[in-house]
Amino acid sequence: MARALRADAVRNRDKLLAAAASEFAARGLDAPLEHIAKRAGVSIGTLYNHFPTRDDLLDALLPERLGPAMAEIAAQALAEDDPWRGFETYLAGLLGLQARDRALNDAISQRIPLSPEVHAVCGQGFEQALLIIGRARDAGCLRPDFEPADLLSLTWAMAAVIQRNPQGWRRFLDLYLNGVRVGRR
Amino acid sequence: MARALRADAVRNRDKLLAAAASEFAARGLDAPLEHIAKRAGVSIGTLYNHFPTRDDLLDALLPERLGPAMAEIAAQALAEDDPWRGFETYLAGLLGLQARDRALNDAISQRIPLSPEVHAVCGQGFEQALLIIGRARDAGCLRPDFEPADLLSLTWAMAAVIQRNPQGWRRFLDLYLNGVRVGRR
DNA sequence: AAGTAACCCGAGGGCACCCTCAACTTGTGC
DNA sequence: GCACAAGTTGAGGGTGCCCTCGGGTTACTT
Repeated sequence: MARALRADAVRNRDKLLAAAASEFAARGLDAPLEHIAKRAGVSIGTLYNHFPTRDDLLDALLPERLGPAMAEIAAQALAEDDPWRGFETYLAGLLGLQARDRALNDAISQRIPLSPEVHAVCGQGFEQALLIIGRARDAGCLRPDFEPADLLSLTWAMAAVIQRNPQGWRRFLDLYLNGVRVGRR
Repeated sequence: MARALRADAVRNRDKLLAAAASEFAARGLDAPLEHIAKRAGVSIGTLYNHFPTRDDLLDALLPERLGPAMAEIAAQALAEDDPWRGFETYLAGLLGLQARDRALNDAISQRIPLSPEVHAVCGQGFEQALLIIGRARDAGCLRPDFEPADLLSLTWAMAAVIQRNPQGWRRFLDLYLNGVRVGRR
């Protein structure tokens, strides 16, 4: 077990995490590390002391933001009685997450190579999506050929739309859902 | 009127344009100019001699590739008797263009700020799209609320899909078209 | 064949970002 | 309060890309 951090080190670590969160949210997961250090009021060397690689920083930030958020969305979707509404809810939630903050957008749409840790968290979210997709498909309200890969494409596509028109994804999702639904035009 | 170029200058200009075309096609419109000079077998200074800015290079390249291609696609689409098939044909053609080469993908989806020249060419293509959209809408086979802006979003979305899965756009387009169509499920 | 304008070259300065390390400062345990 | 480990610092070297400019080369003219 690692020795406890010194008091000032804890402070700096926290400041770095806070700065990184807002910088990533604003500029994306490839935001310059030097900006983060500056925003934290700390030298670049200190940043590298605490987080030797960019992935270390991401690992400290993303899982605890992504995991609960995705779980919550899946839970909401599964709480819907109607499988189709559940599916709708899931997508609106996921894409809403992407739209809310550029860091999540980059992570969910994998715009950037992710560390195993973050990848694992995304994988868990994906597992839950399988349930929701399966339920809607089995109920006959989602195209039987709808595959998880389609969901992946959708996150890529929406990541791009969101970047140029942060509100535009809702309209796009409406059209897409309409194409993916069975019956009840 | 500018004086005629010297023979070696013409040769170099041509080599530069050829190199730029393949480099842009492979790496996108923000490919390093130094790579282009190297590929052309010419010094970076010579590149800047002929094309003082990146836009000058793009202006010499894109309009003559983009203009005819987009016109051709629109013509094909309008040649279809069935307005819906025309609309389908148009989108398949446009997105196929994006998928064919990264330079066109970047230009059509405007991943990068474009010069007025290139922008004008894209605008012309857009005009033709209006006809095809209007025809399909008036015939009642395209959602009446489908707007040109939806087409723009689609090019953004597809640009992203194409970058990660060059074939994936066809599947995505199928789903999308299904959502945008009226009647005939 | 010589003179000249046109053209080519590439070293180099600027910038943004990456990352390291040796010298300094500060918290902590005795 | 002292000593030392723990932590901080920022200058600086590396890389990749941008763009310029002064000196060398080459095609055209006569």
